[in-house]
Amino acid sequence: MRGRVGQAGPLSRARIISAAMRVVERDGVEVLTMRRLADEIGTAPMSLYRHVADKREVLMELLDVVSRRITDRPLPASPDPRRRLIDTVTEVHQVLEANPWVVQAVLAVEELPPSALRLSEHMFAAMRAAGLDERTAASAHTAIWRYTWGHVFFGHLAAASARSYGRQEPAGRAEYEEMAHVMPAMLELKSQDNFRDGLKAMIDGFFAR
Amino acid sequence: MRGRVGQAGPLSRARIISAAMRVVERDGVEVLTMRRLADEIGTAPMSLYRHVADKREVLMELLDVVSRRITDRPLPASPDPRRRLIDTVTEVHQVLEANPWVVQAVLAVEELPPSALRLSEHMFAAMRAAGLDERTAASAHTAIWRYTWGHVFFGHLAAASARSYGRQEPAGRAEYEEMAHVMPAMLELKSQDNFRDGLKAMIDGFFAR
DNA sequence: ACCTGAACACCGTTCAAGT
DNA sequence: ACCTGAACACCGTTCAAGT
Repeated sequence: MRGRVGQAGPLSRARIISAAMRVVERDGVEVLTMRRLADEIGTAPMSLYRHVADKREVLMELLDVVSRRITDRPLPASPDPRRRLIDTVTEVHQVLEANPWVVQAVLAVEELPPSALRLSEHMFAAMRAAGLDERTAASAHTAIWRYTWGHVFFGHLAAASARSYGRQEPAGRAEYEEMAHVMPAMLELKSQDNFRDGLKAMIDGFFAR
Repeated sequence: MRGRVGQAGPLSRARIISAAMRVVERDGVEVLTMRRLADEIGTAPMSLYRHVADKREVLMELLDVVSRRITDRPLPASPDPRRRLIDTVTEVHQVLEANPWVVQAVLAVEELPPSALRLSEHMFAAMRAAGLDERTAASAHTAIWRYTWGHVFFGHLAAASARSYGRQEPAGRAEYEEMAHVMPAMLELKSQDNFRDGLKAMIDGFFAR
């Protein structure tokens, strides 16, 4: 009864998860503490523990919500299986990139949410339809998944080389003439384009086996 | 004087960094706290702050040590530039994989250590020698970097799909017949091989432009 | 100059109590 | 049954003091 005015009635797992999502999207995952989450709902920190086992469970549930944003709607269905694969991965990338906090969450949870299995399933179906053998499909699946997470993980860091280079004294820069040469091209790179470039290059490579 | 018996004399930045590396390699990066680090050296937590600005600086220094393990020795020098590129990236991957805690460290620091620039420089030199134009080189460089970090980041998680699949009820598994099909091949995947497969596929793709 | 204890503003979670 | 306050064992870091 000392919850926030206008909030839905009794405390529930669903209310906790949606409050957690609100906090994470508004303030970032590092601000999501059990105490802060209780504040957001207008309850005591320990009240949460009747509905969730611990903080890890909250994070896992958040990851599942994100994953379901893809899997609860129809997955890409282009008739060309290679295209279907690329479209699926691109959609995953877009959702992850829109929610960069998933990186910290996955690192903390050390697991993917159950609904992510459906994405793998869809990717494998496309690869099989495209004629990849199991060994190549398994390898491509893992490589693609890692590539995609690497993209999100490395998100802010992508400009790190450029910034780091920029911080060098002019004298120090002489050491990096190759970088000086490509720097204009690097600064023009768009994350989305770069993702598609690397993904296509990798898939081309696997399909050319 | 109440430092550990046999430890080198006065507190110094170098002693702090090497103690930090000891803690991280022995117990993991999540155990590295300023208090624990002071314990390791046999000093008071606040004594550290005369030699380092904050914890971030300690982590950055640790990343630089790891990076220098590659850059302080001669970099791969195969006459074939494509090979030189692959060898360099493979060496980076091996060092990162041997020090998986760098993932958390990079995430906390949000920057690469200065010596990492030399790796980019070497990669760009190889790509230029191989005849890639600047736009493709910039794109390939970023994609490769992200792919490599993705591999390390996704390290433990790689088996996540398999474990997650394994946890499904037999009834639930019916939903994932594609996964059932490739599961044997997935379980045989070696991380090192998978890294090279994806890397080669990606580089093939970029070089075929 | 160099080091440090006490203190502040935080964490996640246990446990015993409240209604 | 459901909720919660106090407490425990932690954090990084500031600040004022010690030698």
